[in-house]
Amino acid sequence: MKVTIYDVAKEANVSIATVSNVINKKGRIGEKTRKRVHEAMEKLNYEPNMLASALTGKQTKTIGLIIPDLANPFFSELARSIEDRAHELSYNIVICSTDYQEEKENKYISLLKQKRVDGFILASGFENLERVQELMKEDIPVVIVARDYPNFSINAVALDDYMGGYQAANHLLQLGHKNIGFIALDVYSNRERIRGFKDALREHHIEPRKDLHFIEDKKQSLVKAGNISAIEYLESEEIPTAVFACNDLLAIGAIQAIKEAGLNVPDDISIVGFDNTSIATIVDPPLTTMSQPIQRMGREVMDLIISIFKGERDDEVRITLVPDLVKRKSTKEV
Amino acid sequence: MKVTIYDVAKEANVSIATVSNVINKKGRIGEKTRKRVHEAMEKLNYEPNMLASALTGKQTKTIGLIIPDLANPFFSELARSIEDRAHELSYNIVICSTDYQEEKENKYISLLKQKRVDGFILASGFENLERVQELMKEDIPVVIVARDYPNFSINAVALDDYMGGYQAANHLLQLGHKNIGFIALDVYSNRERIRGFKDALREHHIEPRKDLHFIEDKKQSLVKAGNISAIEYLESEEIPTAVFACNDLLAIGAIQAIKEAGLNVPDDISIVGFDNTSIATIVDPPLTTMSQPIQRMGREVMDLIISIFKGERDDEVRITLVPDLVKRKSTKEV
DNA sequence: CCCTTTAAGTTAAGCGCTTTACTAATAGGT
DNA sequence: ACCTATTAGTAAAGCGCTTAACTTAAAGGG
Repeated sequence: MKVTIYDVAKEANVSIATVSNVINKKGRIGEKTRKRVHEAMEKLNYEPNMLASALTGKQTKTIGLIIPDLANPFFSELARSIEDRAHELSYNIVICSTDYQEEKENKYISLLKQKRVDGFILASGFENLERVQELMKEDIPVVIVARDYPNFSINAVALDDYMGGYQAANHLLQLGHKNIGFIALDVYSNRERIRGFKDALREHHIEPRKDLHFIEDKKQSLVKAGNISAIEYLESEEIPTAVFACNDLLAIGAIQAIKEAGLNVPDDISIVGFDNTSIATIVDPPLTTMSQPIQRMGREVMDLIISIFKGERDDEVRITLVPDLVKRKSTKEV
Repeated sequence: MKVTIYDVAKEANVSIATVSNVINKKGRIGEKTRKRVHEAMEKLNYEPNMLASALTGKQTKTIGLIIPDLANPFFSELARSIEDRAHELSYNIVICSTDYQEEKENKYISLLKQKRVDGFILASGFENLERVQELMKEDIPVVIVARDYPNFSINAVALDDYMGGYQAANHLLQLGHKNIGFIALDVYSNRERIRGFKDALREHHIEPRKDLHFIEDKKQSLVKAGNISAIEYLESEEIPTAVFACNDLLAIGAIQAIKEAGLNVPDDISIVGFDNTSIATIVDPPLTTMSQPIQRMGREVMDLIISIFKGERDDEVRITLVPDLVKRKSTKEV
């Protein structure tokens, strides 16, 4: 059978309370006793049962991370950076991919609640905030990452998506582009990016194209979606000279479509992406893209949730990071 | 306070045992009582505490997944496919990235043992099997995926790496290449692939190049590693006409180096990769690569570990899947 | 009509810890 | 020598559940 605290106590000739205290460095314990207990633990190869200890009110040292899709490089890189910080702080991460499906969001949240995770990091769509509000009402720490909910009081590490879109557009405008398309999903962050994008155009007295629209279908692969959207542009009356894609995967799909149509990126059409995942450097041409500080976000969001655990936060915190334009080879003056 | 089984019992006017039995569909319970209990749970918004239930000997419904690096597309895609199957079976996955560091492997395993995960899925290096044997000795279910340990009795869903290397080499040989380099990490799977690779060459009476070696440094990015290795070949006496890279990331690094040297893939040098991750279709040229059946592996490994939970396995099972050559545009006859 | 079954629950112990309140023993002060 | 502090440790309750053993009441059998 598994060795328990009782076995250790017996071996060391002390009470279980003393063993517990030694483990948790609490209470008053003599040097000799401490040593005896440690030896006993060593000898028996004792591993404390965290379930039992969590049952008495201590943390489970586990955090739920809910994201749309682990196979998407942006999220796997974000998850990795969160995991790294979590590891430093002795937490584990349980990762759940929702595919933007509310049903999965709900099921995962409920499952993780039953497992008494210490808190949630949400990076999923969650267009519907009901679930999130429920968590908050139950005093379960929640932090949002890579997504913001203005007008809603919640802890978040967000990216200034509006600014990102604005900058992307500006870059293109400075290169002299006037006929610019966009490719975006119908999710909050993308809508914000496009808002910034359009505002930038208008500041330059350019009316956004009329055929612009958001991609509704969230079940297809993003590369495919980008591909299809680009084809629409290629078949339109006036082919744009530049396209702003709201993430790198969409951008890549677009590049493929353009190449297949016998055109060249950036000579015929410039592309700017968003995220700056590792694949941005891998495609040909290397993608000019808005860089999200993924490492930084992972770290900040972990530190934020930890500070909530510690009760160091009385009011909500909203950390907004600013994306950066990374110029590579997919854009060019017109 | 959190609502417990006692609250439900009181509300429904039954004993906690009855509530427990209703939840677990055990014992004999009248239709009316069952309904009353359900209503009470509904009304109070009851969520069973899995910690408590696990403490009594039931499963935690949580599985530890240990991989080298979540940011590597092969592993994030594998993790995703495992997660999907796990979700169907109502399990959660806690993911740990080890970077091939034994220290992290050990720390993660120990942490997860304390959390009493139901079992481990290992996809990490684990050159040192000590830890794994310990787990097995303690009767904790362990399954290996994407890695095999011949001469060691363990449950595994493996890829026939030898065959993969053999096929990759054969493809190149059939295209007429004679001077072929390879790029590989010093990990078991890669060594096997190279063994197959070399055997294929020898069957064609071609002696492998003398400057072939494995990459030792596991801390740099794989793309970078592939890049460096390729440069070595480019600067060698006889530049190879083809290179076999043991994973897609290495292949991509090699392609970049070749392009930067002003040469063309596949005209000057053919490249074949390994894994067939989603990025293989994204690079330019699209990568010819050995395809690992990632979806299949994820599913098989989950089903395998579940069958172990159920005690359906008396002896160990080793499922070996065979990789497939996917021809794209990065190889060409010499 | 009495005894055995069967159905429908209940009681209470136990899972492995944490923690509060308590005890015992020694040291310190005068 | 007597009382108070202080130190080192213990006993026992409780966390929220499962489950084996038991109870009670109604039904069935002869």
